[in-house]
Amino acid sequence: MDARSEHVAGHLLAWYDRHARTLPWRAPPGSPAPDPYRVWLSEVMLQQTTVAAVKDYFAKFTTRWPTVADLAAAEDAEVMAAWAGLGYYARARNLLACARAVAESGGSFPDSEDELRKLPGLGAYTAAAVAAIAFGRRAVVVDANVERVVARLFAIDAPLPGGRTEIRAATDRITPDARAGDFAQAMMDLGATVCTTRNPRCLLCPLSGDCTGYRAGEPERFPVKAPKAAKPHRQGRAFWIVRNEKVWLVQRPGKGMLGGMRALPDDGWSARGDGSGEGPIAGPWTPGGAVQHGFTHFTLDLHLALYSRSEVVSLPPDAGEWWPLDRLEEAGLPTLFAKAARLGLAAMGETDR
DNA sequence: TAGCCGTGGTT
DNA sequence: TAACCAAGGCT
Repeated sequence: MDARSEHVAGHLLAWYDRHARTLPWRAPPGSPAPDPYRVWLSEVMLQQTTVAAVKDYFAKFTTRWPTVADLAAAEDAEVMAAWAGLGYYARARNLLACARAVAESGGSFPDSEDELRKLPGLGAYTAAAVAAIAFGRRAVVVDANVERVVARLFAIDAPLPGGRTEIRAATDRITPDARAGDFAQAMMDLGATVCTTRNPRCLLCPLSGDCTGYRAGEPERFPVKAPKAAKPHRQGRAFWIVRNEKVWLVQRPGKGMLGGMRALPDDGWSARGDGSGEGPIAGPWTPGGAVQHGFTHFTLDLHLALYSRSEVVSLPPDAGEWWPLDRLEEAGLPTLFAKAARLGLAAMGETDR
């Protein structure tokens, strides 16, 4: 390691010793590594997700399933419902697959980056993070925080995503052999609290003396990113069908949008286009209001259609289930449908059922 | 490789 | 308000 890199790593670790955030899944700086199960669970939950959003889910999961064996033994539907609201539901499917793979092979997580990388749901980032944080292995841990810190530190001009190769090489250069987990978490804390996307607090930064972007007076210019395409707007309908204080819910296909989650029946809207307007039965339907919901690649206006006859002619039993209205919270609806269900319940309140 | 996949907070 | 974006992975 060259002198500048050693300087950077030393300053950063000293800063972390004083300013590390206290988080439920984290051990204090310099202390023994935490339970790999908790490290892994937190890292998966934190993929593209803020610390604030994760905290309650982490507490819920670790209370309900204290070990990886407990999680491996859980029912699919239980875990999907517990994940409801956190988003990116493929993570929950992979979480279960990973827990079961680990349980099958003796109940312990592998302690090397290469072996971790083979588990479902662990990509380059997560495998490196778990290897470093849970097992003290030197690994090059690069998430969006690290990308930002490193791009500024070295004033890397190459726009993302292509510039990742150069950023990764630079991160490798400054990563020390010792305290690998602390170093990775220090970089992420720095990115989250000091080297922020907008309005970085360079005057508080332990690396400002080494930072090329700061010296040039334009740290916020980095990392350079390719422009993003505009999000299309889509229209869709969801259907609120109630009988005997129960509402008709379906389970979405295992893959794709909101895959594997319980949902209200809908008319087939997607990122590619509007829905057909057609529901699972013929109607008649009454307008029940609309909600707007933003997904990664499009914005959806979801209009709720209320079934307005007292008797449902027929619904195929294997296509869904009648779910008690007073236990709707337990259904684990993703946020889009939870919003729509609120509309449905409100409409019933207005008509006094 | 680039498109797909949620959600909620910030500006 | 609308755009941006956060401890990414999969195909």
